[in-house]
Amino acid sequence: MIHGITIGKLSASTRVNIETIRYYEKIGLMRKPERSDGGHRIYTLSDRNRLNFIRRGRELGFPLDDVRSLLGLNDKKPTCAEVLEITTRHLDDVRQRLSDLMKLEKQLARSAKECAKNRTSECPIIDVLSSD
Amino acid sequence: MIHGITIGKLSASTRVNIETIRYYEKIGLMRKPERSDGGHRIYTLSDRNRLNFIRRGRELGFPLDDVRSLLGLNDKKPTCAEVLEITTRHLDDVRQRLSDLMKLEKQLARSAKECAKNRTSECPIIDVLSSD
DNA sequence: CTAATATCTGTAGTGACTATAGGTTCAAGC
DNA sequence: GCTTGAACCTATAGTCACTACAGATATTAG
Repeated sequence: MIHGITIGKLSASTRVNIETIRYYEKIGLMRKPERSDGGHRIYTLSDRNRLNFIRRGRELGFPLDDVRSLLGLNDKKPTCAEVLEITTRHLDDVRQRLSDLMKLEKQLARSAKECAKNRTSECPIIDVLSSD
Repeated sequence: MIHGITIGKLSASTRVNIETIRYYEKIGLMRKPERSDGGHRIYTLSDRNRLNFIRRGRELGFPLDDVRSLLGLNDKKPTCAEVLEITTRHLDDVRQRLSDLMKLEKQLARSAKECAKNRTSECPIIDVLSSD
């Protein structure tokens, strides 16, 4: 027990929710840790590194399946080329969403402006939604 | 049956999936339509207008709960001020996501660039994910 | 030893659908 | 009228990445 970390400490030191850690274990992203006599999970520093890796991947918006690949859990450790491929694909996806959101922002901003200056008559936003 | 529309026609004319239409009915966004003798749903033009309204709302990224409010299903028909409030809140949300995604895009683009020019050594993306 | 805190398991809920299985009805052609 | 194929029906489970809860047990501080 010299290096044992409880799930609470692990959670606090990685900023990953306790429930999320258990969820990662269930779906095989985190290995099953040893247990105390009473059944509590005991983690190692290596577990903490892995969890931090996962967290950073998620912060960069990689889906868990990509994180799995990046961790080398699907087959083998990915080559640099494979990592680049996963990243590029993800980047394309992010850019697509970005472009969609920008269009959305424009439309909404225009509608809101219309609505703000036109307080008397029928609501222009409702009109937009109702019109064919 | 002069004006009856089957769910298939409704789906085709609104570009909303058949399953989605039935789902909207289940959660109370669409009213329960009449049925043919055999139990098939029969819709009216008014149903089509409502469904189009919902679709446009969704295209503008409003969550279904907002759409519900905009349709006046929660209490009464919303006033123009209330519509503006919902829209403004949603717009804030969109802008937040936009800003998050832009940060993300920057980071990913930088990583990918690093990786592309540095094909020989250890993968820089993996390094980023692994480093503390 | 007790009380407070931490952890355990298992299940259900989130949002907005989508997919599937296994059955019934409808419309068109003969 | 009959057949065939398309369209439709219900009900359930799956998606993604968690989050929340209930009810029980373990650990730790004083």
